[in-house]
Amino acid sequence: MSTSTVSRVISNSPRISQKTKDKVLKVMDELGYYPNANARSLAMNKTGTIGVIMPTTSEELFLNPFFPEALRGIVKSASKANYDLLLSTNTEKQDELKIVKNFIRTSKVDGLILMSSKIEDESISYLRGINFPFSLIGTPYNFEDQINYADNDNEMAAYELTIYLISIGKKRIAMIAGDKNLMVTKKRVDGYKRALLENNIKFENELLYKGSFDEETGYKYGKQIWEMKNRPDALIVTDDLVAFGAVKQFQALNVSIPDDIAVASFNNSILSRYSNIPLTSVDINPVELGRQAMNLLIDSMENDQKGKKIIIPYTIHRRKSTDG
Amino acid sequence: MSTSTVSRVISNSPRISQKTKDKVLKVMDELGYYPNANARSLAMNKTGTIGVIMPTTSEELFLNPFFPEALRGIVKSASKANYDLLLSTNTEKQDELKIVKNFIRTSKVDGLILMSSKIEDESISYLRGINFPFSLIGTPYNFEDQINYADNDNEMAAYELTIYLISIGKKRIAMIAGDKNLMVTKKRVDGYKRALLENNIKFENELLYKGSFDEETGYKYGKQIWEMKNRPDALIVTDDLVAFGAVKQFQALNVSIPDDIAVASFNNSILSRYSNIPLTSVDINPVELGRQAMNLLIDSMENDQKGKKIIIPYTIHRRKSTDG
DNA sequence: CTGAAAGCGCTTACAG
DNA sequence: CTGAAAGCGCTTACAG
Repeated sequence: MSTSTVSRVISNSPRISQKTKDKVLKVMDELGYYPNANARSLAMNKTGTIGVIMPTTSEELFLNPFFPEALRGIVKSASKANYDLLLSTNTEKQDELKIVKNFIRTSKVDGLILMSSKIEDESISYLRGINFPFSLIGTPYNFEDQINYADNDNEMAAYELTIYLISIGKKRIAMIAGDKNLMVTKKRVDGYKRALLENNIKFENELLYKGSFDEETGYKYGKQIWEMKNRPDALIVTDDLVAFGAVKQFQALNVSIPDDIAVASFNNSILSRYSNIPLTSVDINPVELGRQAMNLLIDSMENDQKGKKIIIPYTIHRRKSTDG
Repeated sequence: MSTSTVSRVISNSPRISQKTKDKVLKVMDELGYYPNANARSLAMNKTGTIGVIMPTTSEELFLNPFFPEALRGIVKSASKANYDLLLSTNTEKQDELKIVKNFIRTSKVDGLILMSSKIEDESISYLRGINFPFSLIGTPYNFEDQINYADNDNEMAAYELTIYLISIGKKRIAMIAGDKNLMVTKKRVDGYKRALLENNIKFENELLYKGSFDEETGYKYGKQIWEMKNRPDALIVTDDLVAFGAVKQFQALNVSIPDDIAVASFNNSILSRYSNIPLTSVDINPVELGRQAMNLLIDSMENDQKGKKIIIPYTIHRRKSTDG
């Protein structure tokens, strides 16, 4: 009963007799033996670990319920397929690419999952360049047909939301979008513009605000929006938390929602249901986004699958803030 | 320039000339060389990785904003000290102890952080038994003086909250606590009982409800509470989400809050501020809990520090639900 | 100050 | 079906 035999039993090699297997397994159990994962990884040149690349600052990271929710989906699928998860612990200083490179070059992970996609994303370029397995939550800027990704149809979601606001009589619709380098921002702005165009409403750049995903952003822009000479009568916001900031501002200014201004947003966080003015919001199903992105990654690692996309359906929940 | 020399440069051995160091570093940079982490871990018998043990079901995991927030604190401190984070990906079947054992026996982690403590916690017993570095978010059931942990004074928080409700004229205070096996539940119930005792209010077991941390729990018990022959006029809930469930039920039943029944809860989630009835809630500062628990773990790993506790202050935010 | 050698604990052709 | 041997890529006494 050599070390080779034990190793073969662990990997369940078909060339070992059942009798030996049973014997070895019994002894392993008695001794509480577990193979050393590092030695294993070194010999096999794989780790069974997946790196999860979270957005840069851990500060803003968990403010948005999207990330924990998506992480939940990732955990779900990883656990089923028996992969471990290594979390990126980005400090402000390090950029994402640095962490990606570090995880890969030190052989800590077999694959990576990126939780957001940027326009001209250098992490994606790098990963494509070295042909390292990864998948994306979000839509890639280019080479869509060569990348595995899970996303909503954000263009369509924003389009529908805009159409809906027009259908309830709104004429002048402002938008607070997120970081302009994010693909999700681009897609949603595209959809918003398309809806305006189709309804012969001219797109005005001064109605488009961009900022970070926090309450203050909404609060700040809410004021600016209300103080415009030519006031908007509706507002689309890229995240509930930001929308809350705006709503808070409007309430402080005694603006009536949705009569003076209707508000619709994204993420359908629990907040949007329970807020003093329940918010119309798009449920993007983040758990499912995470789960499918993980599945795609596994597909990429185990079957060299590439260029597969999964579109997760969204749901618009109409509530008080648009008189829904 | 042998492999030993390179290795010594990487570990910044003092016995290498500055000249050689510079030369090696330059070449490493040119070649984009990174040492293989698995080989390193194998040779050095340590990984630079910390295992984060999250509550059993990933389902309930992220419903409560406590966990992502605490994780944020953990990430913060780990990143500063240059540790990687390995996430436990518990499926329903596996119990926590199994994962703890697996992480340790396969040498995947140098230390563990437990995100909750149970009464008679078998993971804690195991870790103590084999003398493996770990720290706890929460208070241990026993051997307090031998375990590193970060927690709030939950007994005092519940005590204060109860005293506060009594001070606004409430006489019959019910409580919805969490899982009865959790230390946090025990502590809060203790504080609640102490406040009653001091005010000559008899503790009644039928006013104490226990359940899981979700909205349904609150909704269900809200009904039961309102249908009691001898109705409570106040309710303490162990989590905002559960409290919302109860509030929702009370609203459905046309019960006036806080006049008919006052509601106070824990976690001060963003929800509690923005709800249609803003909730009085205790901010337990989860980010800081995570950060300090991680610091304690590092202390334990690097300096063999043990039995150190850090108590994180809480803050009670008084809002509409108690007429605050 | 630096190199040759052994060792960390596995896996996997190779041989039988 | 099973064992002896080499190799995975590092680190670290040991020797010089």
